Amino acid sequence: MADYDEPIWLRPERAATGRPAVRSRPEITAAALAVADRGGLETVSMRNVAAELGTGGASLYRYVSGRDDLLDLMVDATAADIELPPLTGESVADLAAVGEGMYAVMLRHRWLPELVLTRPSLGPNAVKVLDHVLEALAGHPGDGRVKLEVFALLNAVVATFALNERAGIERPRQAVAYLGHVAASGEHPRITALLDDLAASTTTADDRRPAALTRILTGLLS
Amino acid sequence: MADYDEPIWLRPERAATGRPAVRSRPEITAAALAVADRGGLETVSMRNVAAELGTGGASLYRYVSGRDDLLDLMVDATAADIELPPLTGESVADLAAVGEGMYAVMLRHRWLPELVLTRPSLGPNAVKVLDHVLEALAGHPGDGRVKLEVFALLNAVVATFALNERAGIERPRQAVAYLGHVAASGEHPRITALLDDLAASTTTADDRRPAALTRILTGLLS
DNA sequence: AGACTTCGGGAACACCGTTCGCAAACTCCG
DNA sequence: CGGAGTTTGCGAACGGTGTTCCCGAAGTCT
Repeated sequence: MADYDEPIWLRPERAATGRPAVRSRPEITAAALAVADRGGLETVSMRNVAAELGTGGASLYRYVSGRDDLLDLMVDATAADIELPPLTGESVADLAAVGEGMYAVMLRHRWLPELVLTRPSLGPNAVKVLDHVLEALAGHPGDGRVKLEVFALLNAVVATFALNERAGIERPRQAVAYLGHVAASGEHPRITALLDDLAASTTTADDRRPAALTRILTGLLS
Repeated sequence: MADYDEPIWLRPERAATGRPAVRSRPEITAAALAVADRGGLETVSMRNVAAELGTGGASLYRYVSGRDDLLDLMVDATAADIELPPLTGESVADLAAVGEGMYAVMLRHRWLPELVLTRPSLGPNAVKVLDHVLEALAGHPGDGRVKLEVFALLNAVVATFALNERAGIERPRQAVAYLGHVAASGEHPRITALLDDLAASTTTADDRRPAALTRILTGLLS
């Protein structure tokens, strides 16, 4: 009889009457974060999170209507850690700063980019970030749809950077091995040249991100 | 004893000796595509795909080393359908055209954006697209890393558009219900204004995508 | 024709999300 | 103070998942 089509943020956390709950929603969120940080997203199972709390697996369903709710809680919890520096009046710089704040959080939680990319959700903490972004865009012409679009793309682009940084570490031999094979075959000379170019470059891709983000935002707001 | 760290594209499809295989890798890929198109990504299980082929579930492991391989095959199969129009010499326009081709394919396979975003992989068909993109970028200064970055971001941005179009249909009440609550609470006046603005706008977001894509690419290449 | 190798797939294992049902624990009211 | 009412904790179970094992069948090669 619960309100299943309402987001978790609108469902009351505890009942006023009856046996009081031992744990709280933030406690469960923290346990899920701990499991994810330790073993990755795929280890965030109901039973694992419950074990982290020292409870039985079925108890979680008293706090959360399913695994999806748990993931929403996790994402929004990380949004609280995004640093929102004071605005300077320069929209692009201010948005880029938010993006860097998101990136920093995503580095701390390597499972986060995947979640941000595939299940856009807005909880109370994410709303605060959105509000900040809207303030940065206050002087910008364009209706609400444009601004919402800027917010969504900022999220997605930053998550893509974070994900690729991770992929560069974890999926190295797979992609590079095949690209190397393609290059060696000579059928795609442009890709052969690309790999040569990559081998020759020395600097890391990390310091390219801020500039690229600024350019994307500049274009998007132009 | 198989070469597990090699990508599937480098593993031989069939053995030269022994009992010949009844099915082929493309046949299995087609079956997986059919299942995904019909029921979504989460219905692409080994047993479901096998059932689509009329075989036993364990047989698939003769063609594919696991579910991940299957997903890689699916993504690369769709890359073959991306239209690659002849180049005009205008980098931004040419890249935007590729992006629109990707978008068209993603509309045909609603499970594709999620896969593209979360597991970047390069198969033979994706390599052709990459080659085309490199050709479009031939006149552009910048080393290989920049061009690879452009390719990755083009993929991600287009997938984000495709995903959001889908989210706008499927996850409507959830997000809007909560945003409406936030707006009504009056604690975030900027979000209240945003929702008013959204309610007032009439045109669909669909015709905004090409222009936004062009602007992003322009900024990225500047 | 026999040795060899691969293929097909039933059975089983460990895990998953989720539901059910019930004892325990608490609040509220008479 | 005691019962009625309500919610919590959670063991057990259901159906589904990816994956591995194993073995008979079906080919190829010598």
